[in-house]
Amino acid sequence: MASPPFSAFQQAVLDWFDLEGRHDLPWQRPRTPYRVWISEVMLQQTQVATVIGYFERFMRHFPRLAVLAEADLDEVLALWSGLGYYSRARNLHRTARIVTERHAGELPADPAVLTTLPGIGRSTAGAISSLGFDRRAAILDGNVRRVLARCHGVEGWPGASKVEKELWRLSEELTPSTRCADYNQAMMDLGATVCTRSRPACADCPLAGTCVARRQGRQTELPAPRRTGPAPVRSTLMLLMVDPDRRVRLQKRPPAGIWANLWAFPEFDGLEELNAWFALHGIHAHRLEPLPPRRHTFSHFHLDYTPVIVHCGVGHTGVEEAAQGLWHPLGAEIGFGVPAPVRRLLHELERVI
DNA sequence: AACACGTGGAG
DNA sequence: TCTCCAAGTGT
Repeated sequence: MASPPFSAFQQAVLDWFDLEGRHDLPWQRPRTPYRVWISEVMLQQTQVATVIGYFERFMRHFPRLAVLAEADLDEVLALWSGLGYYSRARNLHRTARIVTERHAGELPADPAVLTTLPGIGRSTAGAISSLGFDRRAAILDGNVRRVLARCHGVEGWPGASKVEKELWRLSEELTPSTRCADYNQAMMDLGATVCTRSRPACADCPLAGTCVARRQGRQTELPAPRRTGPAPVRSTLMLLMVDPDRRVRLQKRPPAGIWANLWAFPEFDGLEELNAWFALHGIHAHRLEPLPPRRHTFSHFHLDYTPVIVHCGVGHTGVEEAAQGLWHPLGAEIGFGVPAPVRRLLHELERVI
């Protein structure tokens, strides 16, 4: 058997992978296109350790694409709660239905076709095509970006289109046609376990000999971080309305914007707005209990929120008309999507009320 | 091009 | 406490 024509770079990466790569991640056994797709989407901007539990739970509920396509969006969002970037869940659901209707229930193998599907961009398409279908396709996730930027001394912030273009060019050029799945997995493993953001383990790196950043002692300077000012702060009041039956008021958030399609507490800018809302709906609120304010940090701003517990009577029909809402019994299973702070507050309420 | 879009961990 | 950012995509 002739040895495939790997470059020294590719050979070093593959040899390292055979010994030190990760071969036992949940989505690698078995490694099917469906499981690769779900895992890749979950892993967007999310670390492996966080994803594992979500992935296994998701697979128990939706073992096949057809099952996911038939599910309600609320079920999908319930299993996504806490993972963040909830448009990923909505797009997963949409894509499952599109694949069912237009692709005979099978994910396409061609990256160009994959990228037409909601939630699948260039890198995820490359991952599905290579890992799921064993095709030659390049990827450029945060790991590959870091390894390539350091190894080849690519200057500049990778968010800049010129830098990104150069990194994609490198990735395409270096991706082998044989053992492409192993190579891509190797590059991600290398970035995740050796060529880490801080304190990279260059002593264990198969590419240390040719790494430009290492030669220049600039491992932690590449890739260049993007400069940002302090994140803006928004503040809000979260109304934790509890009725005599220990049920809590939740309302469905609009289909666009932060926490889209999730269920959350009614929010108000301040006490004035809160009282005006009570008056509007004829709610007699008593025992107003503000809790200490907390901060929830998003990718692009901080949210300082003050939970306010309000005990109220039953039968606020005016509230029902105001927005799509429900009364959630404390302690009951949550069969829909909720933002992380809402989940935390629900558990907190359970103990306090 | 620039920004919206979550969350948790690291330093 | 605060910033950065991790298997990015959509607009």
